[in-house]
Amino acid sequence: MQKKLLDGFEKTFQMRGLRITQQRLEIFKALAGSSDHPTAEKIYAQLRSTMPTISLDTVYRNLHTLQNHGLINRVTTGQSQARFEANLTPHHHLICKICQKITDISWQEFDKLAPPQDFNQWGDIKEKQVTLSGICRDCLKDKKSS
Amino acid sequence: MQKKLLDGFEKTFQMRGLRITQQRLEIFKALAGSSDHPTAEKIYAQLRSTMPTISLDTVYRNLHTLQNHGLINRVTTGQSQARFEANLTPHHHLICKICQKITDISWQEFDKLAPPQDFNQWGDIKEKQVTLSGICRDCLKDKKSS
DNA sequence: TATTATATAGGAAAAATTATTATTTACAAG
DNA sequence: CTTGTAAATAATAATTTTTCCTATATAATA
Repeated sequence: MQKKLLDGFEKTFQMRGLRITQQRLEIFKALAGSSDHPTAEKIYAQLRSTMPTISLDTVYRNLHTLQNHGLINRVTTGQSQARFEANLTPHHHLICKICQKITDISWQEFDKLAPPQDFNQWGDIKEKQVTLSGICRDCLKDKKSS
Repeated sequence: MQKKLLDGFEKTFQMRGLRITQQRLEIFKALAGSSDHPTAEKIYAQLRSTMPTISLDTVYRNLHTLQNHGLINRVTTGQSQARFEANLTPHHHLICKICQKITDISWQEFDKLAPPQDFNQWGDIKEKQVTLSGICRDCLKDKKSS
């Protein structure tokens, strides 16, 4: 490992007992520095410019590792391709049915709402999340012009 | 086609201009008669007992056709494999993070809540849906016993 | 620095979905 | 009822998405 001081991500990994590898750091940074909820493939494509030998398997493997350690989330969508985010603060999503763009939103009025008591008999509810879907501005524009 | 009176599903297809094929009917019936939000593969396996020659492609193709006509929904999940439902009445989902079981729930207090006005600048919002996730009763039991 | 367990690359494999094409079927018009 | 035609199907192949395998490399530690 380099002599330089540990940055925030390295500390995060260290605290979890995760080995600090270049690939792992870059994958995590790529996610943390983006707001478009990228796919594994997209992160792979992005990192290849600076790490030409990284493999897609490594991207997938580490996305799962990070997810298992609660450092990133897989977004709940209606597509087959997985989408990820590093934004761990509770929030919600707007998803465009056409271009699949995902936008983070906050909705405090919803956050205050407690799920009905009887849901608890189902089991142990850990998260509550809203997904709003529709057609985004850009896609509405494209529709009109055709 | 048989002489018997059209059943509800056949009428539904006819109204949409969809051809009434045996495969299409069976796929739709399988979905309408289940509450477990099956995968394409599961529907395929189920139908093969009565229609041994049906192909998986036909199942996928018709699931998309039905979805495009608004007769079924693809469920929004965090898995890669697609899950479908024929329950079109507005409702929400409880998803187990372990066994991936999906349970329909209703939450009227949420349904009454209108999304904040400023979400509208994003585009045209068509649906709002809550996904609650956690660990179901059965999986909690399994966890304890290990 | 040497040791050891974990992570990686690269290729192959598996899982999930969609496309291609020849054949069959629904259904409407005669 | 027969026939014509567009649409749907089965079978197979191809893609896409994700995971596995294994030899090598690397991070953490002693």
